[in-house]
Amino acid sequence: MPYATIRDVAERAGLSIAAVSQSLNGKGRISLSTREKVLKIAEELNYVPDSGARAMRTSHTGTIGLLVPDIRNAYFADLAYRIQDALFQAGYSTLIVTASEQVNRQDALLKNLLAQRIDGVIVIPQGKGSRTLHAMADRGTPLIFVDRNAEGMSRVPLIDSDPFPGMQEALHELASLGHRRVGFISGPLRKSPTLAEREFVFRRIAADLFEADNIVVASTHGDRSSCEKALRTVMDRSCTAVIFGYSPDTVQAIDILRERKLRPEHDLSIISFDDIKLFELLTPSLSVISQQLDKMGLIAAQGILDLIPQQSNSDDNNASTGTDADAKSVDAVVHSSTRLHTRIPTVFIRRDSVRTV
Amino acid sequence: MPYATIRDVAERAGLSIAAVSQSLNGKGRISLSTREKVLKIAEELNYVPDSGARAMRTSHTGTIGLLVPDIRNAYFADLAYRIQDALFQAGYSTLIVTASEQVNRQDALLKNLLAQRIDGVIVIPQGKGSRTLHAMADRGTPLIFVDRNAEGMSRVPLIDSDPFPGMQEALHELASLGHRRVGFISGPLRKSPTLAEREFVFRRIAADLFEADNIVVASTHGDRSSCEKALRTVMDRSCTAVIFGYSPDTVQAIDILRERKLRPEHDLSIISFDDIKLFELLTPSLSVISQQLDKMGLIAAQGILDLIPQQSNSDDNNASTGTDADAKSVDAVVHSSTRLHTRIPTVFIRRDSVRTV
DNA sequence: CTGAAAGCGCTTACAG
DNA sequence: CTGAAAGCGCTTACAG
Repeated sequence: MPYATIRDVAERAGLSIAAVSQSLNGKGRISLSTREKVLKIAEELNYVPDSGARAMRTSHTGTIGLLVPDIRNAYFADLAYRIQDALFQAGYSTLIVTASEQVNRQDALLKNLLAQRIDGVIVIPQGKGSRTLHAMADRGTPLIFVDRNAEGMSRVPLIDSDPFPGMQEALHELASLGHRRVGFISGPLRKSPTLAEREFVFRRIAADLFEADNIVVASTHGDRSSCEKALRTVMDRSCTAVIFGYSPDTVQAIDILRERKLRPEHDLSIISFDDIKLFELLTPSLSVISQQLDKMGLIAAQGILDLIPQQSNSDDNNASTGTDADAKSVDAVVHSSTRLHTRIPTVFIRRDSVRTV
Repeated sequence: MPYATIRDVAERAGLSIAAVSQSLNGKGRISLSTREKVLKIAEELNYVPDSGARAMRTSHTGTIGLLVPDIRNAYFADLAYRIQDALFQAGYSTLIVTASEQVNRQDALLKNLLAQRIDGVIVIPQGKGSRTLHAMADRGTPLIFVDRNAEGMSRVPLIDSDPFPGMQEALHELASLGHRRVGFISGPLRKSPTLAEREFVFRRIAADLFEADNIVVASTHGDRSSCEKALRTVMDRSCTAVIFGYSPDTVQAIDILRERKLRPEHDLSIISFDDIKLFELLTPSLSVISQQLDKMGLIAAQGILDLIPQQSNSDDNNASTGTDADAKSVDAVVHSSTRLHTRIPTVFIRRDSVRTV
C-alpha cells in the first residue's frame, strides 16, 4: 500500500541498505552484476526514492520551482513551458506554481516551494519584493527573476527583455505610415517595473517623432473597466494608433472594440507587447513587440542552473546539455558591477493591424 | 546561509525542540504565551519546516500534484488554474507539471511528483496508462483522471465531460440552419479515448439528422500537415460545416484558412470543442461546445480531496471550504458499480461562425 | 567488494 | 505544562 522503501529493495536483493543505495546512485564500488540486480528489483517494486529523505542528506532535490503570476496568461504559460523544457533536458524537474495575480498568495506558494527544499526558484514577481522573497535572497537560495523585476531587490539576477529596440521599430513604423497622434496604454504599473519601463521608453522615443501634444498615455488596473476608460481616453484624443504594454489589456480592448463594432485596422492601428498565438490569429492579425520567449526560456534555465552548487549532474533524465550552447546565441548580456542582468532585445513583428493613415 | 531548522528556533526560544514542534502545529498542551513566542521567533528566522522531513513522520505534505499534457494549451492552463484555486482554498498547494504531449516524459514527471511524497495526484493522461500510472493505482496513491481517460485503468476515478448534450445542440443547430453535409475532425485519436468518444457521439447523432453520404469524418495527428489534410478532405467533399473535436486542430485550421484567404463564416461554418478565450475573440467569433471548466475544476479538486485520508484539515492557508457546496451544483454524477465517474454535460455556445446555408 | 552506524529535520508517544 | 528518545527513509564516511 505505502511506498516501497530502500529497505524493501535491500531485503528482496539480500543486500545491505548501503549497498542498494550505492547501486542506485552509481557511487561506491559495486559489482556490475549486483548493481543490475538492484536496478531490476527496484523497478519491479516501483521503488521511488523519497526525495525529502534524500535531500536531508544531500541537500539536493533535482527540482526547480517556478512561480508565475497567472498561468492562464498565454505569455506566462509559453514561458513556463520553455523553461521546464530546458530544465528537463538538463535533468531537472520543474514544479510550476501559479499565484493568481494575487500578491498575498505569492508568499504562501513560495513557502511551499521552499518547504520542498527545491534546488532553486525562478520567479516572475509581482509588486515589490515580498517578505519571503527577501528571506530567500538573504539566505542565498538560488533565485532569479524572469520577465519582471521586483523593486528593492536589485541583487537578484534578472533576465528580461529590452523594450527599446522593438518599441523603436514600432514607433518608426507608425511615423512612416503617417500617424501623427499615438497612444500608449501601459497596464497596471504597480504590478511591475517592467511595465513602467515600457511607458518610459515609449515616451522617450515618441518625443523624438511626435509633437508633445500628440502623445497620449494612459494606465489601467488590469481590469476591464479601467481598460475601457484608457481606450476611451486614447480615442477621444483622436489617436490613430495605440500601443499596449500589457497584453491582457490588449485582449480586453479587442473585446471592447468588437462590442462597439469598431474595426481596429480602420479606426485604430494597434500594436501590442507579447507575441502570443491569439494575436496572430485575430482579424486583423495584430502587430506585436516580441520578447523572444524562446531565448528567454533558455537563458532563464541556464541562469538558475548556474546558481546551483554543482552536483554530479549525471542524473536520471536524458541529461544532454544543448542548453548551454544555444544560450550563447543571445544578443545582449549586460553584466553590471552590482548585478547580473541579461536583457533580450525585443523585436517588432508587423502584421495587419497597422495601417497607413 | 542554509535553512533555519526547528532546532534554531528552539535554541533561540530557550525551549525544547518538541515544545517548538507542538507550538507550531497547535498540538499538545502549550501555554498561549510560549506558543506566541515561538511563532514570533519562527517568523523572524523565516523558518520554513522541511516538508520532506515532516512527511517522513506524518506522511502528509499538504501538496497535490497536477500533470497536464501541455500547459501551452489554453484549455489545460485554464483547467489547471481552476484546480489550483479550489485546492488552495482548501489549504492545499498544487504543483503543476507539464508533459509536452510526450508520453515518455509523463512517467519521469510522475515519478518526481511521487518522490516528493505528495498527498495525491490529478492527471490528465495521454495515451494508455503508463507503468508509473499503474503502479500508483496499484499502490493506492490517491489518483484521479480529469478530462481524459486512460485505457485499461478503469478503476481510477474519472471526471470528464459528456460530449452528448453539446454535440446534440450543435448538430441540431446546423441542421436547422440548412446544412446538409457536415464534417467532423476528430484530432489525434490515439491521445485519448475522449476524442474517440466525441467522434462516436458525432456519428451517432449525425446519423439521425443527415444522410450517410453527407457525413464526413477525418482524424489528425495533432500536427499542421495532417490537419491541413483533414480540412481538405472535409472541404473537398463540400461540407458546409465542420466540428472540431480537438481545439489545437481548430487553431491550426483557422491559421490555414486565413492563409488561403478563406473566410470561415462564408465558406465553412465552424464549431469547436473547448471554450477558450481565443475563440471568442476571433472574427468571426467561434461557436463552441463548452465543457464548463469552472465546474470541472471544482469537482476535480473535491474529487482528489475525497481520496485523501483525512488529517486535521485546519491548516495554514485560508482554509474555507466553499468548494464542497459549489460542487453540489453539478448536473450529472454517475456512480457506476465499478467506478466513480463524474460527467459534466457539455453545452453549445452559439457565436458568429455558424451561418445559414 | 559489502555492512554497521551516524545523522539529516522532523513528530509523536511517553515520562516527568 | 515541557523534555528525552525513538524512528521516518535516506547517504556517507568508515571499517572490514
